[in-house]
Amino acid sequence: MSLPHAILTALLEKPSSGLELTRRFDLSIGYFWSATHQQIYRELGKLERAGLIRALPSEQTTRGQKKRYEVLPGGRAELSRWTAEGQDPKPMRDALLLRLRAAAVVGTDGIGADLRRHLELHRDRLAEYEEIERRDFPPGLDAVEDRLRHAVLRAGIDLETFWTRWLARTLEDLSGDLAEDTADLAEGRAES
Amino acid sequence: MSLPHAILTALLEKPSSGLELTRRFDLSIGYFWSATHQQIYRELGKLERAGLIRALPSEQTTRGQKKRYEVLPGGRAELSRWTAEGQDPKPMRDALLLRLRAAAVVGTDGIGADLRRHLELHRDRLAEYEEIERRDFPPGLDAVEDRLRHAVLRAGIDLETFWTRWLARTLEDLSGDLAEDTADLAEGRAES
DNA sequence: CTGGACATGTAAACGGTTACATGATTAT
DNA sequence: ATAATCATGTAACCGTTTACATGTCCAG
Repeated sequence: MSLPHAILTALLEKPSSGLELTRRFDLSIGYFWSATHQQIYRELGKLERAGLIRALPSEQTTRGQKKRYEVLPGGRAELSRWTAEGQDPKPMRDALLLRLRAAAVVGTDGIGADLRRHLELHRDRLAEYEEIERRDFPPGLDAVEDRLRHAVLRAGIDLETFWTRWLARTLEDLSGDLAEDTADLAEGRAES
Repeated sequence: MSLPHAILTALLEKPSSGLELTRRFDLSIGYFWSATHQQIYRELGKLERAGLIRALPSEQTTRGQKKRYEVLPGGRAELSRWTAEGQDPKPMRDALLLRLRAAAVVGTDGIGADLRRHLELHRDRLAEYEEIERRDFPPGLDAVEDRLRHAVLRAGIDLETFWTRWLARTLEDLSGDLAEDTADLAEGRAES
């Protein structure tokens, strides 16, 4: 159960409305904890009922109108509690690895194209992270908070680096076995 | 929707009962797609009703008795279809990174201990994978299926390598800021 | 005053998790 | 006989996903 704590963190960084939170999740927090707007609205409701956050007094309450939330002392305490408490890492789930394993049984059709697609996506994501690092983390930033945020970003960078390297190597490794690709190409040419 | 395909792959590798599948998920497939026995029984029921697998004719049907399944042609076709079709990678979800980000707002209490715990777990997992590589992938294995399975294992090894390195570096990086650890130690000594 | 973007919300379906129930098999 | 273990299954709950509904605000 981490979504409420992701929201509390985001709200402590800056009081926001539901949609604003959704956008911020798409940009930064969502890089390692994604959420849709429905999840966020539902959770905001729960957090408010639990007395951990409240709508800023000035905001209206009717549907369709902006409602900005801020964290109450109880919410900060709950986030502290959760942050300090250890949690076991959840087992990973990666459909691409599963597909590779299935391909060992039913054949590699389509695998090459998908590996290349993933490689591109991870390269783009990596470039994006490196840009953020250049922009937001100039050398000489020493505060603990900066070091923590930088460590998180570095995890993203290292992870994407791992994926791009592994995908490139795997493509090379299987290059001889993925004959379907040139076949696709020839077919595409013939049809166009 | 990958669980049914994980099960089809496992059953093609070897016809099995529900519990046997559960154990095999704990050992190998579960390294990148975990599942509990309840998920597996429910999914076996669905797959059987859909005509993609069937219980081996010899097996009994009463409760509490072993029931071994095999994949039918339709099941193999469905797995082929799913394997060939591309899928977007799901956004990652990592609670540890979320906690680090929360720690930047509410303080680093407890973070050091948890980082060390994760480091140990990932080191163990890495050693386990390297042992499997030594045992199951001697040099000179050339069949496509071996190369595919080896690529999957290598992804696991590289991922755990990434985590151990990142955790070690992050601990070093924050060593000055995680004063709570020595405090914990002193407290522990005083109380014992 | 209308259409489009913004903003919040409801509902249903699905998958994963946890707790528990029940039957069969085996060793003592 | 009985307890432990193996094996299958039911049920309730929770979080996530998807589709849709509704209201507000602003530009043309």
